Amino acid sequence: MINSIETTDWREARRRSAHDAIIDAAWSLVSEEGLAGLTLRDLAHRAGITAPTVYVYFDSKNAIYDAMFGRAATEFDERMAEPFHYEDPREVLAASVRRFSEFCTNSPARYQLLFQRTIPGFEPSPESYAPAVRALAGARERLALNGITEARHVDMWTALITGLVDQQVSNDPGGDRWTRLIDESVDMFLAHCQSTPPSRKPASRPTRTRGIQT
Amino acid sequence: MINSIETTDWREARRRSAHDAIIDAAWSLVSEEGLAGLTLRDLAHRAGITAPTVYVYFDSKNAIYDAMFGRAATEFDERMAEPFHYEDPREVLAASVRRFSEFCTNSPARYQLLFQRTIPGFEPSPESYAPAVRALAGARERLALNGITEARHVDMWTALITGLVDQQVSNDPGGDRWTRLIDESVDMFLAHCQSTPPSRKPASRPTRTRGIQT
DNA sequence: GTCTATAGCTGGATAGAC
DNA sequence: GTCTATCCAGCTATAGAC
Repeated sequence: MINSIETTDWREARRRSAHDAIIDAAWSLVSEEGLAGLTLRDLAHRAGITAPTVYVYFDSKNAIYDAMFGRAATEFDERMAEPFHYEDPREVLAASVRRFSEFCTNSPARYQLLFQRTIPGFEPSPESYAPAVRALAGARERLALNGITEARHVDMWTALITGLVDQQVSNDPGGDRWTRLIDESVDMFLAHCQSTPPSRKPASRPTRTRGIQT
Repeated sequence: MINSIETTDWREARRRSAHDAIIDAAWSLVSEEGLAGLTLRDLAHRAGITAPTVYVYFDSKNAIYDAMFGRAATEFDERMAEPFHYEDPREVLAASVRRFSEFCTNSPARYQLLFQRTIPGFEPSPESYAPAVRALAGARERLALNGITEARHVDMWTALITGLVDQQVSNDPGGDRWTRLIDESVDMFLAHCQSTPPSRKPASRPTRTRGIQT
């Protein structure tokens, strides 16, 4: 069995590329038809294969959603981890929100899958979710650099930012009706937190969350 | 044709009650199975009839969603229009948010239908939507009583409040992780608006919105 | 690995007897 | 108005030839 390892790698690479090509086709399709409009027939057709062949690479439709989620979460992590070219922590924080908002508005379907969980029976696997956790850690870091560490302030931040982005994506896609309020909202939030004396209250109990927290 | 008017009214009343009974069953069902889990067969079974009979009262499944939306919007309007027993406009505003949050957390399915628009082909008719418009006017009034009239501040308010409620409903149903932040958030918002000099910028252009604005 | 063919199911909606 | 029976479309998923 000469070159067994290389052969295995080769096959693995081919398999991966076919795998990726199907996910490419899936994203291409949902960006046109919406997340709920994904069917295996259409997906296979766009990928240049037939529906049963999809099952060679994925066990189920949810496995496809999971792979889509994984790619989106990786994109999210990578985008948010790119350096911010500011010195001022406040500028960095505001820029991160603008970047987050841009990421979401760029692809409503991706936003829907990552942050809204509207697919009935689907929950992402821990592996697919992992990159999102890393991205969340970055957000907490940027808050901490602005002196925000209390759990209740982090929760307020989450609500404020997701509220802005959700209104933007849902009610003015392609516009800037809410994104242009980002800087003012960040100022409001920081002014409030800095004027509030740190409490000694116990930290917020952890609760199960749906979607990626920001 | 003696008593023709009474007879017509009688039939109309019977028809309406059957109509309402089906919507009762529909809400009962979606509160258990989720909004997407509504099927005509299940609905008919719960209402004690068969699926074809549903079509005597509704033209299509979306017509059922529309009637459900209409009832929910009326409930929303009536609840928010109840008097607030406070003098201070700030207290009234905060109470309205608590009431709004309570209304949403009381029935996640209702929240989903009214404010999230997750049903693929469904958009509410103007008639069903009308009560929601009235409720929105009340919200604007309560903001105006606090000196908030600028369009950008109203948009910030919308984002802030829907963000809090959405996080609560989505990530801590039954708890108070975000609702307990309402008063602090209202304070933050009012302090910000009152410290901001009124601008002379043109009002935000109207854009098509999805879901009910608050 | 890829195909054709099809199973098996569930959904909305309709026809027509009563 | 209500039923039984059925249509028709769409979906995921599998069987088996090549």
